[in-house]
Amino acid sequence: METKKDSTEDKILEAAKNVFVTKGMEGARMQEIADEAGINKALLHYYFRSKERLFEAIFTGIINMAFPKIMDILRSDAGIVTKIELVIDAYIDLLLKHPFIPGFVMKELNRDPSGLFKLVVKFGLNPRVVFDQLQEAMERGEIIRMKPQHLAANIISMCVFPFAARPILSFVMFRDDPVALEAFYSERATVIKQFVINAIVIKK
Amino acid sequence: METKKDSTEDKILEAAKNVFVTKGMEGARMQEIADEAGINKALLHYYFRSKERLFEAIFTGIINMAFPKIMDILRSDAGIVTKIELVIDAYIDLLLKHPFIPGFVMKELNRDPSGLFKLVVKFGLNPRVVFDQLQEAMERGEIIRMKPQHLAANIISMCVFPFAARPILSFVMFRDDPVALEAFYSERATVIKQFVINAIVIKK
DNA sequence: GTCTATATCATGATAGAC
DNA sequence: GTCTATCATGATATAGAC
Repeated sequence: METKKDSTEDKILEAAKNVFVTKGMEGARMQEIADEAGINKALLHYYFRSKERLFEAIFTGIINMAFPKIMDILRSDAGIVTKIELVIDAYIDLLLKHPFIPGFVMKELNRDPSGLFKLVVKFGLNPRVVFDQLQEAMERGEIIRMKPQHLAANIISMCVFPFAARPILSFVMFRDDPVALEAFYSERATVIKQFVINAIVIKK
Repeated sequence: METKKDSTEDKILEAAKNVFVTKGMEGARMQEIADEAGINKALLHYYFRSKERLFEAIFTGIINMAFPKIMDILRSDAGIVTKIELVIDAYIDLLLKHPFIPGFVMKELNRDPSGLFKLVVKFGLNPRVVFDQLQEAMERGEIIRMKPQHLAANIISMCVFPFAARPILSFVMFRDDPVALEAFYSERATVIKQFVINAIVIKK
């Protein structure tokens, strides 16, 4: 069946995503969402009972986009270094396509962390799996010893933070030169992989 | 002169900081600030003409706390590796004392980046100075070659992000165990310094 | 300087016609 | 399903007494 992609509901979801993502839950206005969708406020409440519910639809949709692919890599049977490289590639690839995600997710999780609980159980996300894999690689002498939490934090930080802090980066480092900024982001995956490997891989 | 530290103005500033920092500009309510300061709303407008002005007072106060110390280190005549270590120490030290800063600053800069411009010129902040120092150390063969922007981004990311994403870290990595979380933060400076040195220092 | 009371306005939400 | 008109609430901000 040919999905009618510009049904009213889809237009609302698209508009809501844009507004929520740039303004956040508190800053977003139902009027603005309605305008951007080309309809009126009443229809928003007809499709989604409240602003809260509309927001939840957008938020979980965005999270759904980010988690599963990473999980697949972690569950594969590649070597630890390859896994790390694949995770970095997947992360940066996602962020290049949706650079707004980090700022949005962090803002909303700081506002109301309770939503995180539901998502973690929903995805059966258990970081123990990650930490154990890192620990074993350390004990095999493949990578240097450190608390797995620190290693994970280092990698995720280098991937995510430059996107979350985009305005600062853009202005302070690149004086708002968009070409230089995009070049920088496109180089991130390569740079981070090299940086991490230099830092942790034990040469035979 | 003995400064009267609990003058009404100081009580307002203290209360406003708490509320703005946890709720953000959009989420903060003047009523809540008044309650926390033990006064009424009208007095807020008497001392600071509007919510906007009160916010600006808090925001610039917080930024003032962060920038100068880092600048001093960068202008010193220590070696590049020592400078990097000192910057990491200073950053983590500041963040341990004021862990709310990153989330707050990032949230508000994403909301309205224009304020950043004034601050950058006010502090005469020129990142070129940092990048040149790194570049020269690379050419002397002290550290590996990479774009200075990437190296700076890596270091800042590892310092700041774990604080900005505190709720995620706390729940996903440490299942809300506050002892483990605090231990993690207190180890960050040491871990990051070692990680960066492994990644970039060229052994003679 | 500090208070109470009120003006003014914007927002999320609903009622009801078509 | 979609619209116009309206409500109810809660916010910033101000007036004016003390």
